[in-house]
Amino acid sequence: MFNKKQHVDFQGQSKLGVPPYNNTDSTSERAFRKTSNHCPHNTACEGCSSRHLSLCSALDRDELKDFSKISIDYQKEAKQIICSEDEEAKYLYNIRSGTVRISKMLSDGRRQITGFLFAGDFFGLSCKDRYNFTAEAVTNVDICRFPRTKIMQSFRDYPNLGERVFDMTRTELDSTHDQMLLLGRKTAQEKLCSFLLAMKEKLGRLEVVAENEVDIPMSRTDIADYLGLTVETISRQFTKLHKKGLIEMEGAHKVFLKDIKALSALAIGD
Amino acid sequence: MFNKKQHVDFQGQSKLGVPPYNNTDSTSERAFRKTSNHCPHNTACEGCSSRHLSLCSALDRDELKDFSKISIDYQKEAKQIICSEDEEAKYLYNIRSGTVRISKMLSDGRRQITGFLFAGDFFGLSCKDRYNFTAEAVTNVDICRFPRTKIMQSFRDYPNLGERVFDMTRTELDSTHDQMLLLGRKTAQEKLCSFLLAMKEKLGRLEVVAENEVDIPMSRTDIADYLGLTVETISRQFTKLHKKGLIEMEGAHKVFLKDIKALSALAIGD
DNA sequence: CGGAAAACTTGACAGGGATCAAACTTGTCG
DNA sequence: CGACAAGTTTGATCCCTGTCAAGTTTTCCG
Repeated sequence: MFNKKQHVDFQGQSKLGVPPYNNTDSTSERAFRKTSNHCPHNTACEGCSSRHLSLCSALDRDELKDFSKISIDYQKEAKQIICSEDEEAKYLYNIRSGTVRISKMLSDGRRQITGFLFAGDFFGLSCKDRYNFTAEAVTNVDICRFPRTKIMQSFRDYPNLGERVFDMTRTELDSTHDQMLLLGRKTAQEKLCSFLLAMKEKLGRLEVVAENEVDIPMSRTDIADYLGLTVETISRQFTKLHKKGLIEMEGAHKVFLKDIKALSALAIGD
Repeated sequence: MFNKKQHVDFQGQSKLGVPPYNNTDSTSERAFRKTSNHCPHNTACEGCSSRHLSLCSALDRDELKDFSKISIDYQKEAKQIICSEDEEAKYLYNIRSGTVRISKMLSDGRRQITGFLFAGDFFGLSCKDRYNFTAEAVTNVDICRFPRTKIMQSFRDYPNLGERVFDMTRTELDSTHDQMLLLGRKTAQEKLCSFLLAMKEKLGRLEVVAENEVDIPMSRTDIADYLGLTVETISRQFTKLHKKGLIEMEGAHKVFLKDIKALSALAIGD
C-alpha cells in the first residue's frame, strides 16, 4: 500500500509568509486577544474588514446590526483545530482573516485537504448533524461563528442572505469539480502550476502585493495533501519550475511567477 | 506524460445492465417519444415516478401544477449529449429516469467524470452563464428541464423549493469532498470498493433488486474516468476482487457483493 | 546567541498503475 | 445467422511518483 503515513500527525507549518495582519509578535497578539474577549458579541460587524467579501455583504447596515447579535468573534493560533470530523455540527464559521485548511483523513493517517479558505469564506454548512471534515488554522486566524439553528432562520428572515450563501455554495461546488479533474487526471507538474495560479487569483483579491508575487501561507506538506501528492514530489516540482525559469523563490513561501502564460499552459496540459 | 488519451472519444457503453424501465426495443421507444412530444408541457408532474426523490418533493399538489408549467419533459438515448461545456447555461435539468454522467476534459482528451446522476438528481445550477461540464446520457434517460431564469424566481415564490434545492446542493458538496479523498489518497482497489458500495447505496434506493446485487449501468471506461484510473486497471481490480471471493459477476454490469463487510474495510484502507 | 526541532530539499531505489498490444466476449444490425 | 464493431480482459513492459534516507535550511525558544 503506497502513501500510507506511518504516524498520524497534526503538525502545522512555519510562520514564514504569514500575511501582515497576523504577523504580530506574542505581545501584541495577547493584547489583541484581550480586546477581542472584551467584546465577545461582535458589534464591529459594520467595520469588519472582510465584510464585503463574505456572506454579510448581502445585508444592509440595519440588517447587519441584527445579524451580528447571533455571532461571536474569536481567534485561533496557527495549527489549532477549529472543528473536528464527527464532532457535533453546531456552528457555521466565517473567516475574517487568515488561512484555514479543511481536511479529511483515512484511518491510517492518509490525509486529503479538500480546500484552503481565506478571508470572506465560510464553512460548516454542508454537513448533517456532525462535521464530516476537520478545520484547522494554517495561520493565525480571526473568525466569527454563528449557531447553525439560528443561521437557517436568518436565511428566511433575510432572503438576500440566503441567496448569497446559496450562490457561494454553488460557486464552491463548481471549484470542487475543477479540483476533481486535477486530482484524477493531472500530472504532478500540472497540479502544482494549477495550484500556484489559483493561489495567485485568490490571494490577489485579499492582499496587495507586487504583480506576480504569491505569498503561500501553507507548508509543503499541506500543498501535497491538497494536490494528492507527497512533500518530496512537491519540492521536486518547485525545483523543476525554478530551473525552467518559470518561477523565482524567496524562502519557501514567497513565489514570483515569472511567466504566467507558460505556467497556465502547463496547468492544463497544453 | 502519462494517461493522456491520444484521441478524444465520446463513446458510451453497452446496453447490458440497463435498468428495465428503458430496456425498450426501438419500436416502443419511438411510440414513447411520440407520446411525449405530443405533450411537451409536462402536465404529468403529479404522477412523476421520480417526484418523491427530486426537488419537486418540496411542492404540494397545487404548487406542482403551477411549477410544471415552466418545465418541459423529453428523452435522450444512451450516448447522447445533454449539454456541453462552454455552452450557454440556459437550463436546469432534472432526471426522471436513467443514468447521466457529468464530466470535464483537458484539451488532450483526458477526462474526469465528476459524477453519475440518477432519477431525482438535477444539474445545471452550479455554474455561471456557461456550463462548465458536459452532461451525457449513459443509459436512455427521461429528463425534464427548466429555464434557469424562471427557476430562480420559483425559489423565491416557493421557499420550500429553494430550501430543498439548497439542501440537495449542500449534500452534493459533501459527497464531492469524499470523492476528493478518494481521488487524491486511495489506491485502485480502495477506489473500486468504494465505488461498488456507493453504487449499491444509490441504486438500492431507486430499484428493487436482490440484496447485495448491483446493476452497474456504466462502462469500465466510465468507471475509470470517475475514479481517476484506466480501463485496464479497473478490469484488473474487478478480477482481483473476484479471485478474493468478495464479488461475483454476471456479465460486466451485474455484480454481487459477497462480503460487504470485507469490501467496506477495503474501501477505507483498513 | 545557540542548540534542538521542524521544515524543506535532494538522492537512490522501488512499485503501483499507465501504456502498448493482443485476445476474447458481447452487442449490433444487415 | 454471421460479421463487424465495441467493450472487456489479460499480459508484458515502462515510468511517474512514492518510499526511504540523509543532508540542509529555517524556526523556535531557553
